[in-house]
Amino acid sequence: MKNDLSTEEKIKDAARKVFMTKGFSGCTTREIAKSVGINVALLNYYFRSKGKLFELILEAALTDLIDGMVEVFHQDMTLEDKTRLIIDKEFEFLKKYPEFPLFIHAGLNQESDTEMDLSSFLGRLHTTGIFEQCEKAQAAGKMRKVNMINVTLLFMSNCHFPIMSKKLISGIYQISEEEHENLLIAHQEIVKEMLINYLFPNTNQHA
Amino acid sequence: MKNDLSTEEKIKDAARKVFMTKGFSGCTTREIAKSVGINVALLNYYFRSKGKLFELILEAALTDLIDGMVEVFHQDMTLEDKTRLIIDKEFEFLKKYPEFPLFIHAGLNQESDTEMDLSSFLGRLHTTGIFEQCEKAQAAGKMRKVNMINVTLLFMSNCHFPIMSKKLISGIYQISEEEHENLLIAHQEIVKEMLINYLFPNTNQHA
DNA sequence: ACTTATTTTAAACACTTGTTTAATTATTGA
DNA sequence: TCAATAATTAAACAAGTGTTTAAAATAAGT
Repeated sequence: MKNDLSTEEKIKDAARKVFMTKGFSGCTTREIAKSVGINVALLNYYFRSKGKLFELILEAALTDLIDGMVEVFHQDMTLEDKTRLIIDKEFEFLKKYPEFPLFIHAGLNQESDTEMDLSSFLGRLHTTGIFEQCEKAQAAGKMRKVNMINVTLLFMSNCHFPIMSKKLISGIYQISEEEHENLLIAHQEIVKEMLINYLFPNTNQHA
Repeated sequence: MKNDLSTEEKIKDAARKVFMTKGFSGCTTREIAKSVGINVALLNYYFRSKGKLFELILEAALTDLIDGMVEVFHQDMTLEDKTRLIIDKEFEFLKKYPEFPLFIHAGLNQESDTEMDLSSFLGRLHTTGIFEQCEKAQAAGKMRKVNMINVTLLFMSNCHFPIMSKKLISGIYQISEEEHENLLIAHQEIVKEMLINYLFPNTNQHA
């Protein structure tokens, strides 16, 4: 257990890629091992089982998800600017890793046994002071009085779903890969304006 | 091949239930057969293979999805009323079948080989005249000029995602089943007001 | 009744699955 | 250098997979 992370990290990278695109039960340990160029046994030498490896990947993905929010929330900005920034960052990130949202949700639904603990994330969000900032804005009448969980839901719905619904949308409307990309670019602006208009109704004059 | 649909239909019902909760590769043909009380061979006697059965279920689910929209679009109502109605109907339906959205998206992503044809649905939507109604409203300045695909995305994002993200949201915010239900009830109204305010900005005085 | 067709089953097949065991190769530490 | 530890592999294991075959039970047709 020296710092020869090379192989261990390579396995995690490959596992992430395979798990994201195919899901837990949609792939095999041999498939992951092969894509690293190693034996199946070695995979179980580093991580104890397929399930344990999956949990690791899923947990890392969830951490990344929260990290992105925390980073923005922690900055010194108005809520409107934070809104814009977080939507832009989320779209940018998700365009790079389109399988991410579906992986997380399917992953959380898959493991009925292990019931991953997500409680730690709430604390991290609290430390950013975002909740207080919203409370203040709401008290001052600058922000619509909406439960913070609903706010979270609004953001995630409008950022994550457009990415994960690519096959459905482009299938129904018969549009090409390129057209879908343009669709997302337009949608990003729509979402920004809609959410800002809704959450901060006072300052709704858009030049 | 008489009209003794009993067994065939029972298999489809069971398959739908199992596929929805566990996904294609997350379940076995024996599991489905067992839940019907029949042999595995009989399942392949009616449907040729696991994959063929899955396609059937997925296609039926997609048809249901479009059917719901078509039914509302076809009615004689203002766009605002259609908006309200479709959101209410969608939330009502999805609360009954919470696995539905995740199943569809995961299902569409699973089968890279068969590439299900979704083109027929566009025609069905066109026959409702909803696109013309929107065009007219947009020309009259009553509706915001937004591409119809973006409109679709807005609706689906804000209806489907809140349901499919149950585990993630209630995990992060540490809320109970009951609290999550109340969250959804509140969210339904939020989504209605937000979308109407955004799409029909003129009539945004809410009593 | 009895022949034919349909529905259902038990058993087997060939293959894949996650995991383990024991042996081999590389790396380290003194 | 050489023993001890770590990394890696080939092979096997037992269980589970989708699918098929051939036989049995049931229903239908005449």
